[in-house]
Amino acid sequence: MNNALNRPRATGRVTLADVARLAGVSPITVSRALRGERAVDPDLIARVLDATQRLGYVPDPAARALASRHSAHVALLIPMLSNALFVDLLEAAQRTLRAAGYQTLIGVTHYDASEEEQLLRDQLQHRPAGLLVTGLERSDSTRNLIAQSRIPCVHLMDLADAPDVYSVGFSQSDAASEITRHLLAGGRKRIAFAAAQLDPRTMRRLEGWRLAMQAAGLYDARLEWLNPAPSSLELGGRMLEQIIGVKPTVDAIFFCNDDLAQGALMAALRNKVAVPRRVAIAGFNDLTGSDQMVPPLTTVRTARGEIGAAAARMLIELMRGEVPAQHCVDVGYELVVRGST
Amino acid sequence: MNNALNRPRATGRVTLADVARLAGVSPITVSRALRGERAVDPDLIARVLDATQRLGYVPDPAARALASRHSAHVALLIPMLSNALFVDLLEAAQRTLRAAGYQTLIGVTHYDASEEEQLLRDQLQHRPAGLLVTGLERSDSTRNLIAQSRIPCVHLMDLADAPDVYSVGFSQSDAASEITRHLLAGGRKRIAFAAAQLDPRTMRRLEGWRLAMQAAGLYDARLEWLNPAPSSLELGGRMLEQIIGVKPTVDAIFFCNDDLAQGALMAALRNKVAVPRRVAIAGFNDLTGSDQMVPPLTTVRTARGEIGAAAARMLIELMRGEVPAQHCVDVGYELVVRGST
DNA sequence: GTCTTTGCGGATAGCGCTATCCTATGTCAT
DNA sequence: ATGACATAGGATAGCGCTATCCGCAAAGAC
Repeated sequence: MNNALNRPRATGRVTLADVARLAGVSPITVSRALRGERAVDPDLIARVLDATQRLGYVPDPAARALASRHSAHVALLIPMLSNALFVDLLEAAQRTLRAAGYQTLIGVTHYDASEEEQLLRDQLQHRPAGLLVTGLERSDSTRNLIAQSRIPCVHLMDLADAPDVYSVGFSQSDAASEITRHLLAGGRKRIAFAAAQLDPRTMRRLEGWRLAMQAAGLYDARLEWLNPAPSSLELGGRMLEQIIGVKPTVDAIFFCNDDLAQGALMAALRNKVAVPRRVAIAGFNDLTGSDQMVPPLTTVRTARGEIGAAAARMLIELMRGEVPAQHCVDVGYELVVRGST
Repeated sequence: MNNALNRPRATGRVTLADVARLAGVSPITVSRALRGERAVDPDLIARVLDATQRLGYVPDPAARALASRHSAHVALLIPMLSNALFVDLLEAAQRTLRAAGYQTLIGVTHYDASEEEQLLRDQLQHRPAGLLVTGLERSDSTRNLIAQSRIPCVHLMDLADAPDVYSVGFSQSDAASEITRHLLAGGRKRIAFAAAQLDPRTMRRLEGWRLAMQAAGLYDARLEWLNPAPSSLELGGRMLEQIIGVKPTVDAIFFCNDDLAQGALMAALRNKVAVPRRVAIAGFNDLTGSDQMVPPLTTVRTARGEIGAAAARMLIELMRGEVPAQHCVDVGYELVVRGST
């Protein structure tokens, strides 16, 4: 039981008061000058900045948080780190936030609503200045936590229609419809939809596939292959084998993500299933390696870096008390046609 | 310029004083009871815990940090998030730290010494209770920052020999030697070493390959293919094409990581290069998908999750002022022989 | 029986900032 | 002139905790 007691005192810290003394002004003026809060005489600002520089003063985030009741933290909740999609999201958001002076607190929910809530509770203790959360669906209690915290929040990946909800993403459904139409345009008739994880975005892609198939008069519920297990290359391979085993007439498979599709392509190679001649394969997200597959994978490129960056920018505006130009930013998507279709 | 001013006051926060009042003790006793600091009468502890529960009291990390001069943050520096290796490290470390009440601050250095230093400076502002850094090599100024901060620090991935340096990892060199010997045992003579990024761990793998080749009397500097560009599947493919184009007698390639090796396998498929008959391919790390390749990739499985968890556990001990059983934890590695060799 | 020593609860005084109120100066309209 | 009103610097009072010193009681030393 000698936790912090035996650690050395942090000594010689330069404080606001030191800067104020050197600049010949009061501490509160230094505080205001450094934060750009209220109007401060340009001469005084210059003196403060000079003193800050000379002393190597660095503000203490803990003291700031305690006094202002808001830290410079931003809490970010994402479902998985094993999915490169979210890693890209994270990296872009973190880079943008850091440039604006915010520290990111990362929480990985593992697609679990109660884990999400617990993570959020932990993060809210730190009184973050802003929240970035993935998707729109969550438990009522988590939603309440967010609302009651009165902390600015931006939703990633999906587009919200409510005017008081900020979001940056794209239409999962439209993107799925478009790649399905691409398969239809290639003359495919029995296009299976294969999905794992079955998170909300996957289900919205399913919806997009359904709409396109129904519009073509080719919808058949038996073409839906939904597996709640986590996505993996290996599962994609198994699903391919299962689908063409059970339904040999299937002439195309739209996998809800590139992990599954890449695994399917590898399984096709192993099983000597000709792609795209025998069956066309399409994925979603254009992850690393999809362009290196044999054959290269047709997929939908999603601007996840842009989503992370744009959401961070929007959040920064909100944290500054500004009103963003739009509540809902659609970054779009891009069909990438390669050899697998 | 109306940053925090127009945001609502955080109201109705339950404080230590509230708990103290309800429990009928002084605030400092509550503080000690909750932290397990000093000896407190068991009856009082029970009353404090009860009051805490009833009021839903949650300590304020900012106030704690300000008063104690140590936050519950742990700074984690890793080179890249696009490499699944570090993502696994991060996730395991974060999980372990979170369970012990610590929040992780993540910094991505992009293998850049000055970026690492800047990230560390930013993170040190938050007065983290501990540091987790990747590898042992870094700039002198960064090393000084760490030393002068007097904050406990554990090094990931590599093994340190100095007794005052804490580290968790494995011998990159030994692992590389072992997989090279596996290739030699398969009758391969002209085994190329192909690497990208050229970070310190890569160079240590090069060393391991050299030692094994020299021991076999087969070392030839022209078998070293070092490319400073970042690793990618695509680069691995290009390197394969280059190596067998320039040196047709090469009968095996040991890639410094699985990304390159996977790319090489895909390129071999495209170019109809028979693996392993014409050329054996080996990788390093056993990343996702390596077992799904055609043929499956021989590689070295590294216990990165265990490294993250063990390092976090060691750091937790250090942060508590305890002395870990060992300074240097070797988690080992495992040769995984698959079809590509 | 006096003099340490130890155990444990509390009072006090900050940690390093910022919110808030106050005051001294202009600046303008009437 | 003379208020009404904005502008900008400063004094004051915390934010919610913990480090540190105090003091009292019980235990041990000789």
